[in-house]
Amino acid sequence: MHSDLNDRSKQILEAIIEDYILTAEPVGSRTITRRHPLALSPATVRNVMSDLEEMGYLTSPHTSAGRVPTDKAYRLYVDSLLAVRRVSRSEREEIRRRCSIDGRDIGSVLRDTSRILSSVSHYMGVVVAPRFTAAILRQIEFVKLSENRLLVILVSQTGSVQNKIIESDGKIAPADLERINNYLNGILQGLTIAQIKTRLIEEMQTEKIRYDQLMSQAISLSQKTMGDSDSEIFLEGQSNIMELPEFADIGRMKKIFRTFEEKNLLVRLLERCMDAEGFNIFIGAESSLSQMAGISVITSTYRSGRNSLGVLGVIGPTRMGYANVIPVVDYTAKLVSRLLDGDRH
Amino acid sequence: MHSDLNDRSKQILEAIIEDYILTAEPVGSRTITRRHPLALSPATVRNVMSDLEEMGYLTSPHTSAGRVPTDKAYRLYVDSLLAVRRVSRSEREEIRRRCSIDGRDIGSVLRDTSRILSSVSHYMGVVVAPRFTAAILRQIEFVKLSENRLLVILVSQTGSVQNKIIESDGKIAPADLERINNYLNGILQGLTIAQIKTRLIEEMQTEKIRYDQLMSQAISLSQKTMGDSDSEIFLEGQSNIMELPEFADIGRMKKIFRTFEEKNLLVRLLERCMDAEGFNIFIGAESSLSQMAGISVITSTYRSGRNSLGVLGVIGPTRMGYANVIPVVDYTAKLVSRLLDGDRH
DNA sequence: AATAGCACTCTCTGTCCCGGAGTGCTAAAC
DNA sequence: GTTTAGCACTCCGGGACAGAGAGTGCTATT
Repeated sequence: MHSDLNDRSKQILEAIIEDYILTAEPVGSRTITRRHPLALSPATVRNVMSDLEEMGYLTSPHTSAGRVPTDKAYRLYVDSLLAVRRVSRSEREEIRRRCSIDGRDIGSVLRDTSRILSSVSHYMGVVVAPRFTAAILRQIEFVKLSENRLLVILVSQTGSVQNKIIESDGKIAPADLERINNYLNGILQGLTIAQIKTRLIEEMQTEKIRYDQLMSQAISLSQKTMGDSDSEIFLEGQSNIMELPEFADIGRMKKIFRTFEEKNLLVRLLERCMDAEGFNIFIGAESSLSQMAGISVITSTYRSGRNSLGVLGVIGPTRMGYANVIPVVDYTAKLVSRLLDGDRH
Repeated sequence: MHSDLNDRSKQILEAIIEDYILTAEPVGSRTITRRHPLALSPATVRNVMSDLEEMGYLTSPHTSAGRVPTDKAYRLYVDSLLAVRRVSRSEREEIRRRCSIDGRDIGSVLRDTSRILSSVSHYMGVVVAPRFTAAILRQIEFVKLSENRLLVILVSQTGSVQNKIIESDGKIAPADLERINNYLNGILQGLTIAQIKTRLIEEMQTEKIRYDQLMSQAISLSQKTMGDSDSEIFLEGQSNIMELPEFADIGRMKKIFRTFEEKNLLVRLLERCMDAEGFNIFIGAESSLSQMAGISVITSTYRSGRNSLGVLGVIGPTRMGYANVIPVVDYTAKLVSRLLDGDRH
């Protein structure tokens, strides 16, 4: 679809994009000929640039400034121009070194992953924790906190833990609690949370339950705990993007921070990537969110075996170092997958 | 110690501070006489201001600007000038409405508390979660995740849950895990994590343990899990402070965000407040942290019965609406205390 | 088709100037 | 002796303006 460009135009466009990624300043015809060995005069380049502008790959902020790539240009760039680099040894080592699961909980592993992504890429790192509703239950456990308060702990197969405090009306004897725990583990283990919800409804209608007050209490308690909850999201390295010249404008920055404070917008955007096989790139307003103008997101899913657990990635300006960031995201996703999957080396 | 000021000077200083809090602009002698019913001429006020400057309560950014309160002035203000307002009905209602514990975990309750603090105060809200090492253990539970991976869950009396994944060398049969759980709960329940650490060392030296391989394994496993961990901290509403004119300078803002990204600095600062009975106020560089120049922190502890659990508060510019924020922080702290303490209405 | 030349456009920077707000001092008033 | 009015002075901020620099588009030439 983009093949309406001849080779030379592509080369020039690529040069412009790479220059702009480096400098963040509108690039002019002179600059291109100086910095790239194209064997063309500025005038020629100018003609090509003019064409590219007409086709929507470039814009100029004003008449006598250089030109700036549009989202469309970046899209072409990542789709067909870009030569993805392998992730460098030193990066690989830093990522490995800081990724470990022993003695920590899933949450902090993911948060750290986000930190790593941000510090390696110099943009923002983001990790969306696995949706708990898709998780397979390994264990459920009620713990009595006080007369009218219970704590329920849900453990998933991958080691995610979710806990909730619920207020119970009646008092429950420790022995009964034990029975409830056993009973629920018996019928719920191995199901996903989503399955559990329907299972609880079925269970409630069996004969056994109707006549056993305790069991019915067990069911109703656990129903309380199965409410949806937003996916957790770890967004780190926000100060990194303050370094970028394109966000030096204070108003611009405010808007971005406001956007990212509203986490669930981001969650929704990222969860759209869950189904994609490999990595996924949003460029600027492509995501049909006006707030994302000027911002690109590179994501990849991390998975356990066959099914995706969650999404991680890097958020930066559209003028992002794609060639470096893409492999980093990819590598990190694979590493996290392996980590969560039990690290069977 | 501050009584080296006569009444009139105090009144004028107060007027200046309140004006500055409102406008964020250096206040001049004219402005004061216009906006405050002091029955004094600008010239008189000027003389007083000159004195106040000499005493270190005011500075002027340059010769012909108005004057700006110093940290010392704010200190005097909050210590003796300020008439703390009661928290307004509408604020009280908003806080109550959004504070609930049923069906949630401690973490998200505290995170929300931080959000509430930020949205009510229009500054940043901050909540430090209870130190887990000070918590009393209610239950410890090992769950097997895979051949070489265990999940350990620690539940405190107040309902905080901490979990860690640990890699185990040997394989452990489910029945053995059960025994380990029972054994550990038997000897550790009711102790604080700190006490547990020493207890584990003692236990390791008893006869019984030396000869029971399983129990010794139990001990060594649980020692693995008792490593220190940083207190969690919830900092919300960062975009609020971007609205403030004093942080319109991009460099200034960067520094602040960098400071707060480094969470443990903040934790250390806030934990210093743990021992204080009521609320606590840091003004600017008082905290002996140069990064905190221009920033004030109002904190209060939340507690269960007699002992402090954690700290919460509001972070804003030194030019903060102390009169409104102090009661809000105070009220919120009390509410959270009650909430965590089992809400025995 | 590619290039050199040229006139034109637009931004950015520095300088100058002026008005406004505020101060400090001195002398007069209470 | 305190308070006030008057006045000269200082400093910032904004507007006007000119010149430099970078870049463009067009046209004529190779």
